Amino acid sequence: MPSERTRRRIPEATVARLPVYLRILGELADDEVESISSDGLADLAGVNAAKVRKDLSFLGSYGTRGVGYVVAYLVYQVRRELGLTHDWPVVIVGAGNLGHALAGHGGFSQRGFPVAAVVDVDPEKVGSVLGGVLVRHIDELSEIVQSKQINIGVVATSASGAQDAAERLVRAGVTSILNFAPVVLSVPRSVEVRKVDLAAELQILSYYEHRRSLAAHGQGSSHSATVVGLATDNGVARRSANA
Amino acid sequence: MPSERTRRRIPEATVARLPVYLRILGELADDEVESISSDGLADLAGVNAAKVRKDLSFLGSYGTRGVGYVVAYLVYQVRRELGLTHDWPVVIVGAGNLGHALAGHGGFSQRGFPVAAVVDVDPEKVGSVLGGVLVRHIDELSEIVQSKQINIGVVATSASGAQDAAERLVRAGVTSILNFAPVVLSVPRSVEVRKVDLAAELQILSYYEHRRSLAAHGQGSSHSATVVGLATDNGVARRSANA
DNA sequence: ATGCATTCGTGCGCGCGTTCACAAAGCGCG
DNA sequence: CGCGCTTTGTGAACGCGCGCACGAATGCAT
Ligand SMILES: NC(=O)c1ccc[n+]([C@@H]2O[C@H](COP(=O)([O-])OP(=O)(O)OC[C@H]3O[C@@H](n4cnc5c(N)ncnc54)[C@H](O)[C@@H]3O)[C@@H](O)[C@H]2O)c1
Ligand SMILES: NC(=O)c1ccc[n+]([C@@H]2O[C@H](COP(=O)([O-])OP(=O)(O)OC[C@H]3O[C@@H](n4cnc5c(N)ncnc54)[C@H](O)[C@@H]3O)[C@@H](O)[C@H]2O)c1
Repeated sequence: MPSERTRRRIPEATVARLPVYLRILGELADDEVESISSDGLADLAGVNAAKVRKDLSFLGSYGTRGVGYVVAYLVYQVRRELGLTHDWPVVIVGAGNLGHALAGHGGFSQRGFPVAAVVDVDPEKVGSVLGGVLVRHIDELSEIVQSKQINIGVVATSASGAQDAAERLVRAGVTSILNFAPVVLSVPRSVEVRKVDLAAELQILSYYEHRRSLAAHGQGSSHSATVVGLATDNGVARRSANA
Repeated sequence: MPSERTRRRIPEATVARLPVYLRILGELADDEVESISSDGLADLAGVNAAKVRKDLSFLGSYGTRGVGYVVAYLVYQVRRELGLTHDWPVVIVGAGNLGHALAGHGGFSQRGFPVAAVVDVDPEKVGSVLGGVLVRHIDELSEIVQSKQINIGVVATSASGAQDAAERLVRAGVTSILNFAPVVLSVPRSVEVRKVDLAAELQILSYYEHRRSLAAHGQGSSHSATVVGLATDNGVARRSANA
């Protein structure tokens, strides 16, 4: 079996789903489920079964026809592909409201992303302890990133400080950034940025709410007008897993 | 001019970008910039200019050839399309770490999403005040949602409580949910759900970091191997706006 | 008034991602 | 040992969204 000849690129959309599969597989493993079909996994993940199979096929042929996927083995393969064979320490920039919640959240280290450091520009914040981590001054960022081998930075500053924070992270050697500030960061192309914009998410929901209310008393369609009571027509996800 | 005949559906990808445009347009308005070209807006939003024009064209023809878009007018149109002509009160379920940060965050009311209520199942949490809002017991959810005309709910409970929280929200009459728990919520198709999964975001970054490290010493490509120092080759976003 | 520069609006081709559908492959039972 | 049942892996069709490229419209200078 050739274990290490695979250097195909995985579609972005698939990469974005792998963490979802991984989490579900982890839960199955905890429940001592030994194998799972693409159908079962699709149900639990709320996606199409063919998509699951195609997604997983990018990693290799790790299923068994007529049976399904061995959970433990698949967990290993997905983790390997995502680069989760070792921890990725992260540094949080901005010890405000959000930085506090993030640092205090155990889920990160649990999933392989220990908060190795928190920095802030405000001398008032420096010296306090968030989630067991001492807040240090942002001027020490480079030293911290270098010595702790940090590749991933989290921007949790105010909007006005975000670009500065990003530039400092890049200068310190960070190559991936998760940005919570409602700002489009300008960084070298070689740096990967992902953003989480809560206000934008709410506005997207607002769009659909608005649209719904237009449809309700407007002209066009149709049935399902003012069904506010609970309609239990689940489209997805009744639990199922073959043992 | 026909103002209200437009019932075309806007592509999901476009809807997701409108909030970004809106934020930038708001900043331009604050800076008293009166008009902006698709090129300028594209720069600031970090996207292609044609995309900006196409996105905006779904709202109608609100630009002026040879000139650009009048900022104030465009703000109005985007807000109208997103349903932001009135506030959308939200209820937060889960008064933990995250619920605390969310409730204490002024940015939401500022953008039209006032935190009208916070509820929790834990009697210990009930009665405390988060961001000026009294935490109430989740059993009061229906009454709260009805009386305050709430359509949008935020799930900020532990993973184990998320499905229960979602079901209670739906039963109370909420039709849009923003979910922070790492769980695939099962709700009626008529309910719109968006999720924010921080661990997944980090894992996606991990994938690209991992890939990068493989490329660096592996076989394939190429230049840009271990360029850790800052390369100032910004692909995007030098400020520009025509006045 | 005419021409020139600018910028919008959009038709069109292309590439990516989703989904269907089916052949290949393994399992278990008789 | 073969047959039928199950489920994977993937070829192929489809649809959506992206971005180029260009015509149309507008403003401004002369
Ligand atoms: N709190 C939330 O729940 C929430 C929700 C959505 C979005 N956000 C966004 O997350 C960001 C942080 O929110 P918050 O509530 O924590 O804000 P905050 O004001 O409480 O904290 C910001 C922190 O960043 C620090 N800071 C500012 N500029 C800096 C810089 N250049 N370098 C280093 N540190 C710097 C400040 O000293 C402060 O401690 C904001 O952009 C906000 O829009 C927060
Ligand atoms: N804190 C963070 O920065 C952070 C980051 C990423 C993701 N998350 C996710 O957000 C969620 C909340 O995180 P947290 O740190 O606030 O957790 P937490 O444990 O501090 O708070 C959870 C709260 O939800 C309440 N709760 C539980 N079940 C409930 C139910 N059925 N109905 C109503 N309330 C219920 C609990 O009483 C508790 O107060 C978790 O799923 C976590 O994975 C949090």
